[in-house]
Amino acid sequence: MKPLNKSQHALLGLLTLGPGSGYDLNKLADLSLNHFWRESYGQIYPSLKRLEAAGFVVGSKEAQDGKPDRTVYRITAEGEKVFLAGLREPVAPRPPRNELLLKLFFGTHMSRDEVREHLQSFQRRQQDLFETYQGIEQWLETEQAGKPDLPYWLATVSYGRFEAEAHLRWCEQTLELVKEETRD
Amino acid sequence: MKPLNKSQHALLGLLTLGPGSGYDLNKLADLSLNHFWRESYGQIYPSLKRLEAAGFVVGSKEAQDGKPDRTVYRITAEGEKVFLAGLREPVAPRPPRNELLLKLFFGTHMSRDEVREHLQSFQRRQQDLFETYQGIEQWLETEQAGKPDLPYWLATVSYGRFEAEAHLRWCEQTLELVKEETRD
DNA sequence: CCACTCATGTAAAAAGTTACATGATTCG
DNA sequence: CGAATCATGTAACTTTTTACATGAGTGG
Repeated sequence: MKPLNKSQHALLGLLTLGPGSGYDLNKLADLSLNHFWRESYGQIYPSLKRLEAAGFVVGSKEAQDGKPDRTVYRITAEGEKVFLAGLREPVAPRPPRNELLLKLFFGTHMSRDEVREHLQSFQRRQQDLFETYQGIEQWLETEQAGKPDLPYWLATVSYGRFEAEAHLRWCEQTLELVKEETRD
Repeated sequence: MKPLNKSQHALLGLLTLGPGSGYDLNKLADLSLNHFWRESYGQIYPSLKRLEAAGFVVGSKEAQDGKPDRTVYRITAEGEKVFLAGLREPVAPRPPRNELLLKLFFGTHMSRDEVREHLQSFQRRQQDLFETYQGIEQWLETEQAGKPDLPYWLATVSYGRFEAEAHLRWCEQTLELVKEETRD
C-alpha cells in the first residue's frame, strides 16, 4: 500500500472527527484548518475515491429530497491506523515560494512608490490576519473551553499570530527603505 | 500574449542580471533566490522554451569541448518590458499548507513525546535558518557593500530572519504544552 | 577503476487550481 | 422574477516534483 499523500492524510484526519461527504469535508476544513491548510474540491473528491479504493474509508450513497444524492464517507479501522502512522512521520519543509520577496529582490527596477505599495498591501493583509487570529483565540477560549484538543488548536492559531506579528515588524523596518517620495 | 506565470517571471528577472543557460540559471537561483524561491529543472527548461516562443528571450546554441552543447538565453527588449510590467502586478497570497500545524491540530492523537519531537525538529531547523540568515547578512554587508541592490537583498534576508525568530519564540511557548514526560 | 559531481537536458507522474454542470431554494 | 447560494460533483488545465539519460572529468 503506497503511502498517503498530504491531502489524503488531512482528509482522514477530518474524518476522525466524524463522517461526511466531500462537500461536508470542504466546509469543515474551511472552518477548522483554514489558516494553515486548504483543500479544493478538485483534490477532495478524487482523494476520497482513492482512499476508498485503498480501504481506508467507506462511502455510502444517501438520497436526499430537493438536493442531489450525497456520498457520506466514514473512516475504517485500517484508515485510522494509517492516519496515526502518518502523524508520526517527520515533517518535510516545503520549498519556499514568496512572490513578495521575489519582487523586492528586484526592487531597484521599481520606483520607491511602487515598492512601498507592495509592502503596504502586504502590511494590510498581515494586520487583518493578526486581528483574525486574535478573534479566533478568544472564540476558542470561550466556546471550546475544556476540550482536550483546545491547547493544540490554540497553538496552531498562535503560530499564525506570531508570524503575522513578525511580518508586521519587518514591514515597519523595511518601509524605512522607501520612505522618501520619488522625485520626478 | 498570455501573462507570465511566476516561474517565467523569476527566470526573466534572473536574465536581467546577465545571459545564461538553464543550468546556469538554476545555479544562480540557488545562490540568490534560494531562501524565498526555488525552481527545478523540470520547470526551468520548458519555461525557457515558452519564453523563447513568446519572443521574451532568445537562445543561442554554443558548442563546448568536453561538455554537452549549451543553449545560452538572453532577455529581449520585449522580455524586459513584460518583466517590468509583471513586477508591478499585485502579489497574490498563496494558499497555506503547513504540515506541522496539521499534525499539531491532531495532537491529541499523539503522545507528548511524539509531539515534542515534531516541535523540536522544527525548532532545530529554524535555529539553523536563523544562523544562516545572519551569516548571509554579514556576507552581503561586507562583500556587496555599495551596490544599489544591497538594501533590497538585505530586506529579503531579514524577512527570513524575522520569521525564524518568531518561529523560535513560538516553539518555546508551545513546547511548554508538552513539557512533562508521558507516563506509561 | 569506481563512485561521484559537473553539465546538460527530457519525460513521466503527481499535485493543485479553475472552470463548469445541475437543479433546488431562498433572498431582495 | 432574477440573482445568489446551497449542495453535489466532474473535467480540463496548470504547476511542480521526481526520475531518468548521457558523457566527460575528478578524487580517493
